[in-house]
Amino acid sequence: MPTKTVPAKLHRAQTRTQPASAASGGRRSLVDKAYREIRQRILDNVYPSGHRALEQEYADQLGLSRTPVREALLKLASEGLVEVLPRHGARVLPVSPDDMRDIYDMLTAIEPMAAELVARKKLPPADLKPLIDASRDMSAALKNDDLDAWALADERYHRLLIALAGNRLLAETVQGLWDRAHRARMVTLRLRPRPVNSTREHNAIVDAIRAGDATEAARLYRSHRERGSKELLALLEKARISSL
Amino acid sequence: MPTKTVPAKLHRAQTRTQPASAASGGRRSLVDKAYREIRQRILDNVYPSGHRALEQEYADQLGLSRTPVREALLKLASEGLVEVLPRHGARVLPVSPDDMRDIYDMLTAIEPMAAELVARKKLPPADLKPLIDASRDMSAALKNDDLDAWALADERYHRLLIALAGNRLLAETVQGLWDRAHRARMVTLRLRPRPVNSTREHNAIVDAIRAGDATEAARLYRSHRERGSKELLALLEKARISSL
DNA sequence: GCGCACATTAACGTATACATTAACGCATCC
DNA sequence: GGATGCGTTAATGTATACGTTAATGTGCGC
Repeated sequence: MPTKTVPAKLHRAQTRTQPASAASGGRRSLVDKAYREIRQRILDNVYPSGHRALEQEYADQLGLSRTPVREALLKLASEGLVEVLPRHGARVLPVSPDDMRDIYDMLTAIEPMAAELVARKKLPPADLKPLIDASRDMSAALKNDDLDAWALADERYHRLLIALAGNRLLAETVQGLWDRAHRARMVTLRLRPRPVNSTREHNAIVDAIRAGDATEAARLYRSHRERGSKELLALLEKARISSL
Repeated sequence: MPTKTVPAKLHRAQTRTQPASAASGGRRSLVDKAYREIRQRILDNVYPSGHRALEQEYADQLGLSRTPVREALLKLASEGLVEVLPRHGARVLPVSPDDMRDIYDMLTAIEPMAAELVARKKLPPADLKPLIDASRDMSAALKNDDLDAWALADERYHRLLIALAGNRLLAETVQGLWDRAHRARMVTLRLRPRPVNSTREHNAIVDAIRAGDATEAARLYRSHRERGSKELLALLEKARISSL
């Protein structure tokens, strides 16, 4: 295969926890079903960037009427994953390098704050164990050359840390940003050198948190994020990827 | 395959900035009408914190059917202004001091980043003039003991600065946070001592931006935000306000 | 061929109809 | 008295119907 193309199936992104009745089996609303399904198809590149379809077409594909599909699309639009073009359907929003810069600027602002908040809480070490586990899984995945597993563990690490900050608003915002950047991360994952520094940086952040040094935790997280951001943007530039 | 031309209009229903179509009068959709109207009533305390009504009741009050009202309520829910309680209508979300802390932690993370981005752009001084004007209006309002005018100018200053950062995502996020905090700000406005420091701090931030000193701009904005945040939270505590 | 008025189409935005089910009252049972 | 089961009610979630209007096609004058 001479041309490098986006893998048809990017790794399955973890589905966000939805309110309430998720535990009670498959009793979710059709809006929720449509939302999850379409979101997953976007993240998995089943609906690739730029994919466009009418409300009725999405409805047909999911075996639903327009109403719940429409609500789901509006929600996805509010999260920046699709764009509703009246009379032209809804299309999966491409993510340009400029968009990625915006997203990473936001993450660079918010995630260090999360680390800072966690550090200030002086949590018992046991609460930080999942973070350390995630870091260890990243190392292990790297050793096995399993980049998908690495990406999953990386995402888990960041999600755990965000959750520990105890600010729901922050967690939701960051998750939305990660969603938007998901496809680009998955693509660059295989274009970049092996991410050997991340584990060390992650551990350093945990150490600062454990020491209760909020300023240092924030500083480390910020430089971690800035380095990642710079690398990713450089890759997109180098590969002349104008949108994903 | 001939590509269909898709009008590249961005139809994001921007809350405050209703562009261009102002000329065409009231051509907005009913969803948008419902959204704006309900949002305004919440911000103006016409629907006070905790106010609850059924979808049909909102629809009756606005003279619309349930469909556009429902979509508007879902949007407001996604912005954190209301909460949809199945079978119990939608209620205006109270904002607790904890919520305010979360909101201000987010603002403390994001707004300094905005100042940083603006400073890095090395804009021509003319572009910063509106900021300075807003600052001046704040001073004037304070001299006239017109706290409402002061609050408006303060909001204008922050909105302008956010806009100059050139990151739409950031601007929308911050605006959403300001919306959530709006009522609390309005209440504390009259409980607190006259905000005499803000103007000086605002001007210092502009100076740092003009000097292209991104780090200093961010630092100043952060301490400005932290001071404001601390004052506001202390006031809520002191007044034993458990929710707004 | 070209441009324009007008008819046609199709997708959406909105209204309405309908099915589902949580919430409530009430009678019954212990 | 209090708990429990059951029928009723009502609000929602979803489907469908309908009017509007942007987009497209058509015919005509030139």
